[in-house]
Amino acid sequence: MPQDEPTTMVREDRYDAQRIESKWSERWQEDASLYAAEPNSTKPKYYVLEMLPYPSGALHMGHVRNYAIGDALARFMWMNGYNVLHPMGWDSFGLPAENAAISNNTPPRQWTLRNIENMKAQMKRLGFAYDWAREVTTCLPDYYRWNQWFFLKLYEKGLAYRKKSRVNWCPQCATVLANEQVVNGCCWRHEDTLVEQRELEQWFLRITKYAEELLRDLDKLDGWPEKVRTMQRNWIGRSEGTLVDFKLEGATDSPESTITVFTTRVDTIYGATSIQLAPQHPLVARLAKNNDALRAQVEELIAEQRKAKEVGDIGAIEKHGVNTHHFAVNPYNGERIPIWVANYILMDYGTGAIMSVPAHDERDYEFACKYNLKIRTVIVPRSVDPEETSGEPVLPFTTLNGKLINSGPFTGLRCEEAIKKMSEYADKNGFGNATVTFRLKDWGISRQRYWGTPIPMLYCEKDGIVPVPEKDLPVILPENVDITLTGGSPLGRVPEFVNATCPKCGGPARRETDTMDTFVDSSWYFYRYTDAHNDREPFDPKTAAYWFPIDQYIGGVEHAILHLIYSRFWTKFMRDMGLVKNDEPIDRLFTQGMIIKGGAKMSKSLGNVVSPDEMIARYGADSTRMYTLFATSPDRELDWQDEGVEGVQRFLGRVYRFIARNGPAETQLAASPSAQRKTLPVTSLQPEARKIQRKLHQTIKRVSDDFQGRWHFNTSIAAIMELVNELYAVEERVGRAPSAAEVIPASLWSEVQRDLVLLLAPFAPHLASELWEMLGEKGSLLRVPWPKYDSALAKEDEIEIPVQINGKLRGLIVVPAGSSDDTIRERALADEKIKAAVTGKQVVKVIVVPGKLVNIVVR
RNA sequence: GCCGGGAUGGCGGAACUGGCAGACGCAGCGGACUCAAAAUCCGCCGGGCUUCGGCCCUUGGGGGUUCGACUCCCCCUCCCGGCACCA
Repeated sequence: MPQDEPTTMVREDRYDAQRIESKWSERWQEDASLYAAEPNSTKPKYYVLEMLPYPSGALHMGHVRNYAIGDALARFMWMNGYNVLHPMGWDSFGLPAENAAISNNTPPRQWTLRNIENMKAQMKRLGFAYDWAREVTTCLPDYYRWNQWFFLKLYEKGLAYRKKSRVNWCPQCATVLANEQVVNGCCWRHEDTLVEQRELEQWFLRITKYAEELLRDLDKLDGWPEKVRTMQRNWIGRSEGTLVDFKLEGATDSPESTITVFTTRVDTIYGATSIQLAPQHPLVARLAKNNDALRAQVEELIAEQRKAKEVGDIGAIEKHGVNTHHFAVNPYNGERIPIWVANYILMDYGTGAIMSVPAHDERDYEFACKYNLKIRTVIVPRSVDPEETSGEPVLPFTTLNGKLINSGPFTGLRCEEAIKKMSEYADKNGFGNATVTFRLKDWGISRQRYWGTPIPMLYCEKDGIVPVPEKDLPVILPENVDITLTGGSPLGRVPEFVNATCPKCGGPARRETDTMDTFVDSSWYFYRYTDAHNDREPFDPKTAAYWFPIDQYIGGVEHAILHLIYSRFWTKFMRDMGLVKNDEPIDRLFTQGMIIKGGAKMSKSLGNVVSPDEMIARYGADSTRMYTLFATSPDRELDWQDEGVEGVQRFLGRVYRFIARNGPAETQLAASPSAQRKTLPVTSLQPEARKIQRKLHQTIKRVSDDFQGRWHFNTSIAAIMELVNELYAVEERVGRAPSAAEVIPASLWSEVQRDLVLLLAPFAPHLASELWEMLGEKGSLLRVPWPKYDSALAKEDEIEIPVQINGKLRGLIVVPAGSSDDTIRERALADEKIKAAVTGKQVVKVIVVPGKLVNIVVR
């Protein structure tokens, strides 16, 4: 019908992303084996992983960026013949589900599973190539039972223990909060409510047992960003020093009358003029027992510290202290020095007590000046004659390059030497020893929350703490639990859950009602992907040994410490129990940059949130994900611009139209597939054809190099755009495919179109698949080998060489590629423009940079 | 305060090992097609001067090394991220 013709034409000419993407989306759902990792493969393995999301309800652009990077890499590796493992899962326990339960009256499980369905559909709509058969959902019993199993193993090994400790408490929620749920000293759900400290009995994992190894092995992780390694080093906070016991003057000789201080500079101890205790130090309470005034003052110091923590700037508060009017004895020289309590001493670092050496520590100096405490110099630069010192403190306050003065038998020693000798002396005389302290603390995993893994422990009146026997796992998290913000753990109000039988004596026992921190779930989930349906063990050690370590892990830098340090700890523990062979879980780590818009992080309150669904509806999934890779390199912050997505869509349209009008007909004309792959020799090609061939091979090289090197996909995509621009230009000059056959051989047309589609496949998989089909090909693009470049074909025949005079560009000469330096020099000097510019001047020197540039130095 | 990262046209960004600064894209301007618009295709596009040959300036600021510096060295300013009274 005549009236049908125009519509048909329009459809063929238009890049209809929605049509193409829904078509391929459907086809990919039908074939589950498409992205499946092979169990017994002779190919080299490659495990690429993106951090699993929390199922909050919908993907945000940061997710899209994260997954677009991983997906491009996974597809590239598939095309390069690797056995790729590329799974996805859900970090699905956690507080938001409980919040939703309270505000919408929806059970956490239902809310979470619904969110997962929605987000999974979004991922499929975006075309990410995940092996869904290995999906891990941490809130389901088939996963969390292994959390419980691991907990029992940790308990057996003494790595899980229970102790009383100070924890964050939100009075509004009436529950404990994790450190990460405290924002500026306030509850994350009640931004005006200050978090309190409470003493509670909690379960801890002994991560500090591995502190030394966690620190040391960071040196091996050279595939990790230096930034992340530094952050972990600081977090672990190893510090070498000395413990020294000071005796309380006039007290009986008992442990209670001993004040142990930690110092990294025992060499300065002859300069100690006071002892400073943290306000929470146990001795303080005893000294203040019959002293109401002192007790009140100490309370004030504690309040000051708390306030500083709330402000988040502990260094900014003024130093403030109280004299206890008690004295301690310096074991090195018998000197009695006053004991103070000060707000700048932290109870949770070192021993909560220090010796104050004002002459050699900036903080002690500030404090001593304020309260008129004695200042005694005991370290001077090595060049100083002790007789000539003024006794004034030497700046900077502490210097390891100095030597000791006024230090009894140690006078004259160099600082490093003194530290060693004085530590040995303390050890020998029983009042101290060299030691190492860490900032890293054991990991408190108890949460007074419902939506988490139940801790598999029982409390029996007769037998005390009793672990749930392995055969009774999983301890199932009950449903239909009344979730409220008052009255402690919601599980405590479920009698069927709480009341149990002691497996030892058969008597009544009470179940632990706290649940595990969700970081437990994410500490080992990536092992589960290797064997996701195993119901006898968390995973098969042999299978894990094949896939591990993860070759490439990709995620946000916000996990640099918590998740990544817990995961490293978990792997070391599993190695020690014989479950895995690797010391570290992750070989290479990549942290992508944040997405911002209009100079600020996307947030609801700023109203600058860009929704992936909206972008997909407007521009398609291919354009949306490709834009996240094109806008900037993946490690940098990305400033979102909708117009940029439109630009990518425009480009994909150009590719579509080029192949639509040159491709299908041409493929029919061309010879067999194998003949198409045969690269034409340079000599048989006309210049226009040679131009295309050269540009093609240069592009393949640039894209391949970016994948194998620095991951600057923005330049890879720019290179593909250049290729397409070149194709358009050539087409403009010589015409379309069939009619241009005399200039551009059919096989070259075919080669360039095939390779163009393959280059696009990791970035825009839907369109690439459609074009592949339009070229008459069948089967998944992932099974097609990545195009190879030929450096001989990529080479330029002629090169332009800029000619400078005194470093300023003054001309351009064109020479055959590979010309000798002498030829280039002659040609440069013979150039008319250059001759004119040089006339009347003396040529001092001619520098020829081979193949690059000529610089003529004149006077 | 300490440790990272960064600053390049109107905008996002290229320039990988010291060698033509501004690739690629966006926005803008002009042209073609159209009755018109959209879409598409082609061209121009850092600033200033110009006798239209060119010339000068320009990669946050100042100095240096070099035949030559966005790139290396020293000093300074601002922005982002992390840590922060760690004894």
